Amino acid sequence: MNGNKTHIGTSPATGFVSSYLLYLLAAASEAASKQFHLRVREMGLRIPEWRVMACLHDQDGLMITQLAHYALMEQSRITRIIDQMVTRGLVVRHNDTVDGRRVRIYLTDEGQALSSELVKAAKAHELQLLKGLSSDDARNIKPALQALLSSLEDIADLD
Amino acid sequence: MNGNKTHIGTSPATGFVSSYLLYLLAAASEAASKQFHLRVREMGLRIPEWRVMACLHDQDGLMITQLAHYALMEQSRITRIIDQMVTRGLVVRHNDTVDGRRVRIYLTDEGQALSSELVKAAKAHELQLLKGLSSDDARNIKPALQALLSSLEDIADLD
DNA sequence: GCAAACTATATGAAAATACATATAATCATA
DNA sequence: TATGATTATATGTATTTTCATATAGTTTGC
Repeated sequence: MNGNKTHIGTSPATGFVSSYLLYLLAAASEAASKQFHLRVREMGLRIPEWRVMACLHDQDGLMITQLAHYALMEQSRITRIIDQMVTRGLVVRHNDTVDGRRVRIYLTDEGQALSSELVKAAKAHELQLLKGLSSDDARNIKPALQALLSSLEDIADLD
Repeated sequence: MNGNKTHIGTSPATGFVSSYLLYLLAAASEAASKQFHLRVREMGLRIPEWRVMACLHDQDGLMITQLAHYALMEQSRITRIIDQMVTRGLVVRHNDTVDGRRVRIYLTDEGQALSSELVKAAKAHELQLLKGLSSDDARNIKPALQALLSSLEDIADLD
């Protein structure tokens, strides 16, 4: 109601940072996730747990290493997150039958239910985000991000 | 040379996650930053320190709270990062003359030198990233991210 | 079938981060 | 000008995250 509260813009209006690609990516990622992440926490999950759930929703029975890769986290961190999720009854560990080193993670019934619900909410939220953009921007943003990602994967494959 | 090493894609090829906007944003942000962040650490800085330096490069003398906002970090974290940067001689704290609660942060000469060098490197790296994209994607990506950001700021202003 | 190299996961310990709250300065106003 | 509300920063503490490395299973080459 009042305009008193000093409004601090997202970044200094002018200067390097505010139009720096890596800043825009980080800021957009954070800002866009903010509302949905609130929702995730309301459902009693932490963000890393939600990421694991989303991956398992797509493909149940992933290995620790694969989860680390897909969920953009370090292996030892995934191991501990899985520990907690097992305790909470969201997932179970099973040893791979052919390679005893591998541990495959499966959603429990409760985990399935929760992940389905959250994925549904995530899709709805994504639509909301895209509706806030011009049709041009809405059309362009994902392809641009995917192009950036794939150009970087190419580089990573050069080893 | 060999194709033996199992190639793990960035995310399950199919399914929800791999084309989910929030995933693409987080993954693109992480992947795009990766190389440059290596460089930052080679220069002896941690990533949060670099972010602070970049903000101060744009606008020296920012307050703790402003730094937290611009550098996408929590206030108490900024306070401790500044502690370390002061110890390292990269910045100094000065009390604001008109409002004694405020603490303004200024780059030292060493901090200025380092931030200039890193900003130059960041700009060069950004050009490299954009060169890896089609001209369409390169042209579209920043406006799309900025549009997303500003659409979200509008929402945040509704309180 | 054994040793060495490799891969997958787990774990110990240090460091970073978040969350709640303390401290201190300013502001509004009666 | 005292009081309560507000703002800016700092700090205590618990939790999370990282980093290095341990453990255990597998593969390769002899």
